[in-house]
Amino acid sequence: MAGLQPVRGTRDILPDERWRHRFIEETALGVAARYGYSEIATPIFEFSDVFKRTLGDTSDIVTKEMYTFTDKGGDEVTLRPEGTAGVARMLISGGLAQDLPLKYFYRGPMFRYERPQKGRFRQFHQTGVELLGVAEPLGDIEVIALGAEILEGLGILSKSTLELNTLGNAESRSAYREELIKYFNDFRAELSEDSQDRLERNPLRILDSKNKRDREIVANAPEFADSLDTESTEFFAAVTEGLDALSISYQLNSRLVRGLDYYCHTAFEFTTEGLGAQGTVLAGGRYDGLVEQMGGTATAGVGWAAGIERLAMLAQNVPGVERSIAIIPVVPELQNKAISLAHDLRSRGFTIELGYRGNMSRRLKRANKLNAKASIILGPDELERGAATVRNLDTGNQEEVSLETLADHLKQHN
RNA sequence: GCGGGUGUAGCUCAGUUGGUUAGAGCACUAGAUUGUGGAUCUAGGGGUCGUGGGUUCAAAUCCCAUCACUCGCCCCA
Repeated sequence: MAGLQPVRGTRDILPDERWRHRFIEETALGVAARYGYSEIATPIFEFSDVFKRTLGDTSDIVTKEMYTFTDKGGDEVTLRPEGTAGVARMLISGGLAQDLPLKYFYRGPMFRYERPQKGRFRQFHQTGVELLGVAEPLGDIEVIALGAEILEGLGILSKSTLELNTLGNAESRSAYREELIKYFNDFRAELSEDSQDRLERNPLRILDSKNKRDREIVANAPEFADSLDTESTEFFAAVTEGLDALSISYQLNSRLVRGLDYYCHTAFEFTTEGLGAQGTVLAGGRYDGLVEQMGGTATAGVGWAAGIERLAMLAQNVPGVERSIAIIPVVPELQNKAISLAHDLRSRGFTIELGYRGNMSRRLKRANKLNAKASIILGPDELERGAATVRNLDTGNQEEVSLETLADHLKQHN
């Protein structure tokens, strides 16, 4: 392990894993496309202000997890720790607000300076969707349904729980905040150090503390529902009714909160047991205040992000890679015959492997290791008859096939 | 950033109270098989025992530090 090693928290993604990732991305993209979402890509780094302004000065992501540096031109830039901020920035800088509503899908690497752990890396990959310009509960419902359908496609939905909560509108939230501060102040000394800190910065976050004593105190804390005004209550009711109509089951969790100010109304997380401490697999919510906070005109937004590495650890039904057909020249003189046959078959859509060296035995051995489904044995004898031997590597059966009908034969038999 | 566990071959691991040239299985390479793979047999390559320092006549083994991985806290996807 000495010498060269990847930077802590980063990893090489080898073919098997990349294949899984790709399946996940393609599944997500496919479902999103059917909902009318289009793929976009924003830069992997932005001016640091983009994240500082959107994520807030109080969040851990901004205060201690960002990869920030000054570039050669003296600009302070940051490797993106999440996807939504960049999309909001794009909406503003690209003048896209005229075309609302907009439906975007994205995927790509994110960076956070955290302590690596199971399902947690410093460079990791997310896929996500953002629905911009839809203030109606229908947007929340659509986005959740979209997420659920992707998880279903990956065979994960049945192993996960949709947790759902509302953070209400701004008025309700600040009213609740007051209630919480009032309540927790009486227990200030008993709260964990972290939660005492949270009481100043972000009292909502105390609600999802894992500290035992905190939890006891939280158990009797005021309920958000009691602070919600009529608008907020009705909005949430519409969301849950929509989910009911779609038979998407969920669990109300009044302790599910979001740290950031611009979040409002619906907050949701699909969680699972299979990932240790990192149980959240797809999470999001409504962020109507975000674009305005960044300096654009007020724009409703709702979306989610999912961790690809986490999905990859859980995905059940990843298909196998396509199996190839190996072309094996029996004698060196037939090398060129082999490469032109390979070229021809590849152009017809077949996946062809050419052993690069060795006698027939070696090449068959290699074909077997590559999990090829068949081999085409090109020998002088058959070639005189304008044919080649096709050997099925699963059954060991082989037959002579004329070169003219070779492609058809392969199509039929594989 | 804080706590616990673990680092011996590409992988999974063994290595007895410190004691000669550090082992196995799998994998890899070659041969048995100059037109037939998966099985078997034979041979071979591959290790500064994570790294650095210390104790000792002698360290994979004991001590310290450090790095990495891992499980929690935290944070979240």
